[in-house]
This record gives sequence, structure tokens and C-alpha cells, in this order.
Amino acid sequence: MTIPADRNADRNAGPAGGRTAVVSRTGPKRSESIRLAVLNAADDLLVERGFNGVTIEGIAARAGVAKQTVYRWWKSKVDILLDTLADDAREALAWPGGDAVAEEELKAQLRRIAGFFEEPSGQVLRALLGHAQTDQATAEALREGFLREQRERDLAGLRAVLERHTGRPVTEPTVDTLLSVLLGPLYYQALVHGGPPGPDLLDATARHVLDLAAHV
Amino acid sequence: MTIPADRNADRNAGPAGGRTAVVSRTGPKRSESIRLAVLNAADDLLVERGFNGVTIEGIAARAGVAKQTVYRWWKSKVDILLDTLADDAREALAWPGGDAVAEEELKAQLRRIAGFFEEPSGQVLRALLGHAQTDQATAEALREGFLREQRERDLAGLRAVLERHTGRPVTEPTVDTLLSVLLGPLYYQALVHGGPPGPDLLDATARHVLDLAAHV
Amino acid sequence: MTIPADRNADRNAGPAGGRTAVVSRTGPKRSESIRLAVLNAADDLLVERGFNGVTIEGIAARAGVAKQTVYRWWKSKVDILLDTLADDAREALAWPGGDAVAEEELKAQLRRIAGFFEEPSGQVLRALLGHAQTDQATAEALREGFLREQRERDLAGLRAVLERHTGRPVTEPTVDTLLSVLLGPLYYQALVHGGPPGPDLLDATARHVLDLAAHV
Amino acid sequence: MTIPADRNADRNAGPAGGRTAVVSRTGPKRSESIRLAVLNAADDLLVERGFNGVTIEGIAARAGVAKQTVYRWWKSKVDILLDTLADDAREALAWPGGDAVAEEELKAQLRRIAGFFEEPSGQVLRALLGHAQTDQATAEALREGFLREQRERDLAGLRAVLERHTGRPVTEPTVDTLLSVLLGPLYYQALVHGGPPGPDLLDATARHVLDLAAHV
DNA sequence: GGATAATCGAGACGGTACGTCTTGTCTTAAA
DNA sequence: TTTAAGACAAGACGTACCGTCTCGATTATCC
Repeated sequence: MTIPADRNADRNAGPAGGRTAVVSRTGPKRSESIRLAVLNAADDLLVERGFNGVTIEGIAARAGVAKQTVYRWWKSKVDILLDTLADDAREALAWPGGDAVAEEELKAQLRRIAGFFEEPSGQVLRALLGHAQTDQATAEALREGFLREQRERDLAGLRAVLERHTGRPVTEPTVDTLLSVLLGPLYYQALVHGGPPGPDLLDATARHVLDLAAHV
Repeated sequence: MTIPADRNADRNAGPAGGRTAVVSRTGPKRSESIRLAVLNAADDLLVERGFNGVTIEGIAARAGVAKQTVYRWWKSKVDILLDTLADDAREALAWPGGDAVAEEELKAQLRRIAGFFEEPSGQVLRALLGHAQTDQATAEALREGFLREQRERDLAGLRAVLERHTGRPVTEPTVDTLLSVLLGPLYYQALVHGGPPGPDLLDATARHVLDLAAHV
Repeated sequence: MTIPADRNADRNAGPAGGRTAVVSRTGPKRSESIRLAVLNAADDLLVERGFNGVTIEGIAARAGVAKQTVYRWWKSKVDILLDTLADDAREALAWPGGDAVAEEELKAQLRRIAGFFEEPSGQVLRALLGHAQTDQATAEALREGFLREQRERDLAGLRAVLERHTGRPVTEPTVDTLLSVLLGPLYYQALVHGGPPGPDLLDATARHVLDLAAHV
Repeated sequence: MTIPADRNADRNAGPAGGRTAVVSRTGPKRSESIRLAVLNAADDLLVERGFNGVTIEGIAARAGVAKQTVYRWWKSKVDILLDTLADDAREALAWPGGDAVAEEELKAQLRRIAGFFEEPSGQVLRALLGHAQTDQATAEALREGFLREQRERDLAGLRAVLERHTGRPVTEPTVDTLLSVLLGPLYYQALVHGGPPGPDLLDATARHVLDLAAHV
């Protein structure tokens, strides 16, 4: 969670936001500690018991919170996990954007992603991607939220590396395709075969992407 | 379903088969029509209602069969879907192995896989891969069964193409890496972003794989 | 509600009264309009939805009042209904005490009570008597409050009629028994069989009570 | 429960009864021990905690039964209590019909009823009558079921006593009125003032009813 | 005219129970 | 012996109120 002011902007709209300030708005505020307890409980349960082992009742019990309190702020366990992801994944997947050699930077980024999939927050992403395979609502929420933002960050990061490497501008469709070439094998290993990819694969993809960028 | 005699050999072991003929073994045989009705019902429900909409009770009701009858032959809905996959996916993902130009053959194979993901049986695979993200048992069953076999078929198919293309033998680790490079972007599109990949992406990957094979 | 100054004397004791004047007591006074809105809302809900359909939240919502405001002044919905009863039932069940023929006066009083049970305030009494069957606290509150007062008014009213009829004093235990003989069949009809008693029954009881009073 | 064959005739209609035997009807039978455990649990809870303390969940827990099992056979706690009443109250309120002196027999019967109200099954009747004050469905079920049957038994019992006492036939409307005169004061004491009536009252009513029967 | 102290609306919160749904096992009767 | 039908224990679902509590905005009273 990086920008507290924006957090849950849509969810909080109910009592206070949006309406033109006519609404009086009194009463106690939402408890931040409860919010964190719920997100942590969900995360823990996911790691311990898998997606189907995460239940709203279980989350409430472990967070030491009433079930209705969970329902007041989130409408499903998917909603909770999306919130968890938003809090945790952003920085873990950021492009540091140093001035290293391009190939090294790509490899480092791939290793960072591979490492992310091993952590609890990576588990959350895997779980949500898994659920999205057959749940339309989850798929949409994920794409319009986390995935879109992440894609944008990745495109910007990759473009910067490529332009530094080739010394000239790179067109949008090119970066788009190259990003899929870069990330594809890694996600494929993580989602289909489970576990981290061999180092060969990461190095190979990083190199190929740079070659391709140079030749196109 | 290609080899009826072997079908479900392990699953059938329960009530009737397996034991060394000591079991008297009388009564009517397992009804093949029931088996198909169950598999179809599961498939239909998956497409209509998503993975969580598939329930054993729902399957039994739609197949016009008692719940216990389903439990007798399969131990979970995942087991049923694995059965469905085994019946449907093999040929859909086979390498035809013609004598076309290598690049064309790779592209055709990629398009075949992309098409598969749009069909009901592709839905089943996506559902199972999704569930495997957080369910250890499913992950194992999938990897030791369908995924291993499919990987072998893919390795053999790709090696044949590469050797025809380069005119020399290709080492095992090389094919392995190249297979991930080839399939990665496609699976990444299907599983992460949903929907088919752009044609550019498929063509690009096919070409790169051949380039890489030539240079290594 | 006949004596506003005394109204709810005990109930009001909470925040302000009772303590020996040490408490300085400033601030706004209790809103009478809120009190009435709450009592009316409770009454309406009781008639529309039955005892279980009366909830503090429902009352507050319908009265346009915050829940806490209700809890500030009443400690339960039973408490609210007792208040309603005190406001409404007294005069409806009073003995007018004219100088008519005794039999006519008894019949008129019985008909007045029978009519009362058909009205909303009669509903409140029935509801509270009903709840008192299995709720000890309600039973006690009802008996020590409304029922005792009403019993006293009834005893006085009946004694006056009997003494006028027989021309001599009537002993306490006799009036007590005769009051039960008089009211019993009426309440029995109202509470057990629902709906008003046949006119035969009222006339018969009135006559019998006078006969008995004459013979004893 | 006196006539097991008839028990729950309407409720059991679902799977087996009523329809013209077309329905095949297989599967396990309803467990009688569960039925009794549930009725006892409900009875116990009512006595211990009052009507509002009786919850389906509480009944299920105390009976050591799953909640759904309770819902399978009864649709509400009122339904359960009605069943309890049917099992328990019939014989407790029967007219023994000896050949004693009429007055003695009436007094005995009144004492029997008064005693019934002190027992657990009497508690059930009081609870249901209480709930019926504001719940239309309960009121109807009670009147069309238990109360009607009990009224018929009472009418027959009282008529026999009266005819033996007067030596001539008694008309229907007369018995009806006299029954209310007889039972009214007793129920009034039990339901309104709680606790048993004084012996005076019972003796007085019994005598009056016989006087009235003789004079009419 | 401030400070003080109450009322009041709004609603968060931990709970309990609701009535429904699905799971996986078990039991019975018919085929 | 297999199958259909379904009883059963277990437990999660999402909802409704409970009674307590914490805010912030408003009055009134008294110094």
C-alpha cells in the first residue's frame, strides 16, 4: 500500500466521498488495524490452506473480527485478495531503473519476478490468476485493476531499457510484443509447471529480447 | 479417449478391478453411457458456470444419475475433469508431423494450441491449471499425468522440426529451453491476459525459436 | 398519558434524575416529539408485523431517529411497548361509573373490554401478555405495573356495581373471585380462541356474577 | 404421541404419501430417535430459556443433530413445538369420564388442567398461545390443530357430565357457552396473572356451571 | 458570552441466529 | 451387485438485528 489517501477510494465512496459534500458525515471512522488484520488473515490462510481453504468465516475468525465487519468492507474473498495484492505487489514488481548494462538489468528484473512468485504475495497473484481462469468477474477485476497497471509499469520499464540499449526510440507495438516474449516463458514456468524456471531460461529470454530489439 | 481398455485403469481399481481375481466379480458392468453422461455434464457445467459452479450434486443431477454413483467412480470433481481432459485433449494437441517448412509447421502448431484454448476442452485445461495454482493435489495429479505426457509429445514434436530445420541433432536441454520459449508467450497470453494472442506474437516466437536453434 | 409530569418517572431516572441533585444538569431536554414518534412506530410495527417484527432498529428507522436515541430512553422493545400501553390503555379500560342498572353496566364494561382487544392498543396488551408467557422479566414488569393498577381499578369498579346491586357491602375476597369469574371467559376467548366472544357469553357472565353476589 | 401411524401425516406427505403411489420411494427412513431428540431438546430449551431462547441452532446442538436435519422435517421452531404439544398434551387433558358426582368430576378436571399448566408440556402450550397473540400463522395452526381437537374433547366431556347431572339432553350452544364459563377463569389466571388459581375459584366455577345447566 | 453538559444522528463493531447450500458418507429398496 | 433415492453430520454462505461504542454537530443552561 503506497498511497494511503487513494486506498479503497471506490469502496469508501459510500458515506463520505463523491456526493457534493452535502452529506453531513459523522460517526466513527473505519479502523485501519482491522483492515490490516483481515488482509493478513486472508494471506495467511491462502498460504496455509489454498484458495478453497480461504473462507470469509475463517478470515473473520483469524482476524478476530465479526463476519459482518468483513462483509461491510469487502464483498467477497476475491475482493479481499485483490486488496492484499494491491498493497503488496506494486513495489515488489517495480522496475528499479538503474543504469546497469541492459542485459543485466533485464535478467535482474526477471529474477525479481521469479522470486516474487515464491513469496506469499506471489501466491496471492497465482491464486487470483487461477481463479480468473473460470470466474469472469475475477478475470475482469484483475485485468482492469492490477494487471493493467502492472502492464503499464512493465511497458515503461522495458522501453527504457531497450531505448538505452539500442540508442533509438522503440515503437509501442514492438515493446508490447517483446514484453510478452520476455515474460511469457517465466509466467509459463510459474503457472504451468510450478516452481522457478531454470536460470538458463531467464538468461536466454533476456538475451533474445535484446537481439530482437536490435534487429527490428 | 483412445485406448478404452486402459482407460481409467487406476481409477477403476476401487470396487472391481486390480485385486488379484480373488474378488468374485459378478453383477452388471460399469455403464459406459453413465461415464460419458457424467463427463459431459461436468464439461457443460464448467463452460456454463465456471469451476466453482461445478458441483458433484450438479453433475449427478444433470447426468440423471445418483450422487453416490458419481462418488463410486471418481473421488472429486477434479478427478472427473482430469478424466475429461484425458479423453479430449490428446489429439487436439498432437503434432501432426508433416513435411512442411519448419517455420510454417511451428506457426500452425501454435495456432492449433491457441484454438484449443478457445474450445470447451481448453476450458477444462485452464480450469485445472487454475485450480492447481493453490491446490497441491491437483497440481501433482496434473503434472504427473497430462502435463508430463503432453510435455513429452511436445519435446518430440519440436525436436523433429528443429532437426529437420538445422539438419543436425539437437541436445535435450536445448529443446527443453526452446520449448518454453516457444510456448511461454502463448500460455502467458491465454492464462494471464485471457483470449488469443495477436498473430504477430505467434509468428515472432516461431521465428525466434528457429533462429536460436540455428545459432546455438 | 394523563400526568405528563410524572410520566416515565422511573425510566427517566437514568441520566438525569434520582441522584441527589449533585449532578449539575445542563444541556437540551428530552424531545417529546421523539418519544411519541418512537411509541407510534412501535405500535405500527406491532400491528403490521407482529411482535417478532418489532425490532429496535425498525422502530428507530420508522421513527426517523438514531438507534442510540432509542436505547438512551428505553432498554428494550418490551419497555417501549409497556410505555405505549401505559399511555393508551388506562382510559380505554376505565369504569365510567354511571348509575345505570347493574346488569347493564356490567355488560357495557365487558363490551368495552372486548372492543379494546380489537384496537391497536389491545394488540399491545395481547402482545405483552403473550411475551410474558415465557419471559419472566416481562411477566414481572407487566404484573407490577399495568396489571396491578388495572386490577385495582377493576376491583373498585366491580365492588361499586355489586354494592349498588345488592344494597350491602361486599368483602374483598368475594370481589376478587367474582372479578375473575367476570373477566375470565372474556380473556379466555380473546387470548385462546382469538376474536371477540359471542354476545351470549358476555350477557351470561354478567348475569351470573350478579346472581352469585346476591346469593353469597 | 399416541398413534404413531398417524404422526406427522401431513409432513411426511412429501416423499411417500398422498400422491397415488406413482413415486417410487426408496432410500433410508426417517430416524425416530432423531425426532424424539429434537422434540425433547426443544422442550428443555423452552423451559430453561423461554420462547426466545429456543433457536433452531440451539435445538440442533442439544439434540446432537445437524441443523439441516431439523429443517428437513420442521419448517420453524413453532412447528417443532406444535409437534411436541401433540405428543404430550392429549392424554394430560383427557376427560377420564368416571361415574363420580358431577361436581366432583368437574373440580377434578379443572385441577387437572391447572396442574398441566405447571408442567413442561403446559409451558409449551402457554408459549404457543403467547406467540399466537401476534403471529397469525401460529394462531391458525394452533386453532386448526390442537385447539380444535381439544375443544371437541372438552365439549364431549362436559356434555356427558351435564347430562348425567341434569338427567336430560343439553343443547350444543349451551355446552359451548358453559365450557367457556368453566374454563375461562382458569385460563385467565394461568395466562394473565400467572401461577395457579386459588381453590375457591375452581370450586366456585364448577358449582356455577352446574347451577346454570340446571336452570337453563 | 463562554464553558459545560446534555441530546441527537450516523454508523462501526463483535456477536448470535437465521435459513440455504454443498460436501462426502451411509442406508435402504428396487432392478 | 449396481443403482436411484435420499437421510445425515458438518460447516460456509450472506443477511438481519442485537446491544455497545465512538464520533461530530447541536442546543441549552449556568457561571
